[in-house]
Amino acid sequence: MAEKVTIATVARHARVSRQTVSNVLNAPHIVREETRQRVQDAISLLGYRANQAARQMRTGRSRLIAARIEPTRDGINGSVLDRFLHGLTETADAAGYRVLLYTATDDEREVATYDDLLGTYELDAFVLVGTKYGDPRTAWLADRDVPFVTFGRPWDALDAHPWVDVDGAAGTAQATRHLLATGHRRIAFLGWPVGSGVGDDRRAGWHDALSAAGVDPAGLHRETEDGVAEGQRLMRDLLTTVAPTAVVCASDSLALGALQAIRDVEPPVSVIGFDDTPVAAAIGLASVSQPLGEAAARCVDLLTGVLDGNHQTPTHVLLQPTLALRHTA
Amino acid sequence: MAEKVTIATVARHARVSRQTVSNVLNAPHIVREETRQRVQDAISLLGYRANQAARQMRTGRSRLIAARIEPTRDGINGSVLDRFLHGLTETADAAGYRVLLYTATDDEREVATYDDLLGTYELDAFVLVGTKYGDPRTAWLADRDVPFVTFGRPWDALDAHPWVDVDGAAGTAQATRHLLATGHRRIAFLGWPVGSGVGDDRRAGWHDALSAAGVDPAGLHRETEDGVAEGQRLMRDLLTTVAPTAVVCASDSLALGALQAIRDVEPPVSVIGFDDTPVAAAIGLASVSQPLGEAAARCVDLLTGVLDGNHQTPTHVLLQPTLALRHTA
DNA sequence: TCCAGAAACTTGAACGATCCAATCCTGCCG
DNA sequence: CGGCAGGATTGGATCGTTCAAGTTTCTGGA
Repeated sequence: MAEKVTIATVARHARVSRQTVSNVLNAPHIVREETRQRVQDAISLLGYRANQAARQMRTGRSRLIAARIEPTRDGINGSVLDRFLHGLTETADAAGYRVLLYTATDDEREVATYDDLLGTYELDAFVLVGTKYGDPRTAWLADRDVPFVTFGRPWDALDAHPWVDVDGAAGTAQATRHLLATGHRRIAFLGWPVGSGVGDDRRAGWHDALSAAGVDPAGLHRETEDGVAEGQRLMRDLLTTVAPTAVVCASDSLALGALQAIRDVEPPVSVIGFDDTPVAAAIGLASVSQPLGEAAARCVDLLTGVLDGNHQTPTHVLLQPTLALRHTA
Repeated sequence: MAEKVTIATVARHARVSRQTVSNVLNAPHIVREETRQRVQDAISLLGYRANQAARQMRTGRSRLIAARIEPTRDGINGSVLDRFLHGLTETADAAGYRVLLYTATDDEREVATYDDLLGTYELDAFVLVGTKYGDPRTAWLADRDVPFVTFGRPWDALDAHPWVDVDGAAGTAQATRHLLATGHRRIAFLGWPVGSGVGDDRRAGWHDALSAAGVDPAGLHRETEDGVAEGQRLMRDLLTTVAPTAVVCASDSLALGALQAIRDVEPPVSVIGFDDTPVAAAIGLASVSQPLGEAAARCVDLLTGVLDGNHQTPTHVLLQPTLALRHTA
């Protein structure tokens, strides 16, 4: 077992001082090219890797980003987080950061966890997924000047902090326009109760697209909590009242329920979901697809911008979703 | 902004030395109760938290466990990883460890990532999900005496390293027995090609349960790569050849395909999937459910056992799945 | 009362990196 | 050819903790 390779080992090997090795790593421009090369050679020869703990102790920065992993809420939409996390890990890696997971059962405990993570691990930043109106977590973090980004707009105060989001309204509008283009007129919407920012946004896209095409959206929408059973129930209701020929849904769960409700209806009713979950892909459900990898990448961009002191970087990013067309549309 | 609270601050406040504070934290039994209490009071009063970087530099242990997050392979089964990770984070947390994510596109890069993670972050252990025959990753880790646990048996050498797994054969056997008990005799099996440990195991459970009941399993099974379309194709084939009245599947993806194939068949064919993914719950598909939270917890148990030097702890854990009965069964 | 031995506590050093201030070159100009 | 500016390089101090070794305090038996 070879003994541990430290900066001193490299320095000795390249016949320079520790500081010069450190400079090669952290400020290459102040080292003469020839020396730099010699040090680099020694580094790769010895397989040297800077010890993160030692570096952190001196600089106070851990190069660690925290992300919460949730207890698979609804279930069907769980994979959204999954894919987002994967993108986050990948991009963070490229930027020299690592992703640390944490959980918390409620907001209060979550804030206590922040305190712990910051105190013991000196985390550099947080990524929050899905914030609510007047979220205590963002307030806490902002109070303490802890860098953080949310995936999801703070609907009450758009300039409160950096965020990345996907334009849900644009997604449902695109879905609606597609249905209009294929000849549908009575296009319904299955969504969430008024008051959730995300839900209202998605409904607005459908509403405006219909209006723009000269169709009156009145009476063509239903609201409920998310879930397959709920979607099925509301779709049955729609069928017996307004008899739509197509429906746009705020989630794949609702869309799945809708699909079950229309199973034997002739002529077939078109259905478009939201999130393009694996389930949608598996059963051929058309769905609005969020660019999750891209969203994760932009989160990391914003964070590194803040961490490296580039305050001129834009602090809000709104991404456009795409429509994954499958046979249900 | 109050200045940083270190072990020295606490020591001064409790009128003891740094080392005594350290002992209160790491070896409470060698400190007099009265002193211990005084130090504890100072700690909570000042809100002191041991700096992980400094501790790590001295001890060489990071209290960090690495887990890989995969790029949502098939998709439908992706949420398994999701739930496992959540459990892992929760249990690790309770044991004083944190979970760090990493990705890698192929095995070679993954091993390089190990090297990096170990070198710069001094990770304490790895959790691998799903290993293959002669996996290069486990060999690499074992060579270097890096503690690790796999979720999934090493089918070629059961004693090679600590592992946690779910008894897939028991799961399919249970599913098969349930179908037998409800009067089915021609119970088919949709599985994966011979040669994958997991797939062979799940098929064996079905095979043995049928044989034990005096039913000849010959000709009643089909093999293919995982996927909804494949499941549908093979189920159609089964229907036209052996006309089973029920089918047990090696995954929910296959089961979903089977469901589509039997949509209009009368009398209805019973279907049972595997993994109890959110999709199964959503559409009412009966499925064998893996205790993922429990599995994650046992992984952490095994790791902490190794890390804390308790070599007498069992190094293999085989958990029993349960059958989630829904209307397709 | 005294002393040995154990228990409780204290002190200095070290982990491996970066920061700071001081020193050493090197080339260039007068 | 000496001096000087400027950048390249060096050694020492430091971050917060734990280890190893030393010192003081306590306990109980003669």
